[in-house]
Amino acid sequence: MPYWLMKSEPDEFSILDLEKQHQARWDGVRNYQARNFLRAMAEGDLFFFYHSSCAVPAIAGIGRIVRPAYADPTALQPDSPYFDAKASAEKNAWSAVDVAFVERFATPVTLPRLKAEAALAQLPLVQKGSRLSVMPVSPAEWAAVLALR
DNA sequence: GCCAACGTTGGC
DNA sequence: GCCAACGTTGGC
Repeated sequence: MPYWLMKSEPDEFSILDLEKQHQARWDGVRNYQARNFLRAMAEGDLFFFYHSSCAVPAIAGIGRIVRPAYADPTALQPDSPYFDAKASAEKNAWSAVDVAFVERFATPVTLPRLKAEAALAQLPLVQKGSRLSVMPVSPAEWAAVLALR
C-alpha cells in the first residue's frame, strides 16, 4: 500500500479541520507532477498531512484516501481561487481526491526535526527549493516519521 | 515582509 | 524549441 505526503496551508485547511469534518475533498492542486501523484493514489492509501506556509511547518497527522482521483470541480468554478479558464466539463486537466481523517499527532513533527532525520534525506519535502505539494513516501520514510511523532 | 527557487507563459 | 519574464511557493 503506497504512502504519500500532501501539503496544506493550515489557515486554509488544517488537520483539525479534517478531524472535525471527518472527510473532505482535497482539491486545488495546480501542478502537473503533484496531480500525477494524486492520480496514482488508491482507496485506502495513507498520507501525512503537512502544514505549510505557517508559524510551525510540520507533519500534523495522517489521513486516508477514500475516493481516488476524479475531475477537480473547482477548476470549473469561476468564483473559486482554483478556477482554470482553460478547463471545461469535457476537458479538465485537474484532479481531486477525497480524504478521511485518521490521526492528529499530539506533537506535530516539525520541519527542522524532519530535516535532521537521515532516513528522510531523499524526501522532496526536505530538499532545498522543492515546492512539490503531493509526493510519495517510502515505507522506510513512513516508519521514520512515525517514530518521531 | 523578504527573497530564493521553482514552474509556467509567451515572444521570437 | 529557447529562454527571459513573470507569478507562486514557502521557509525564515
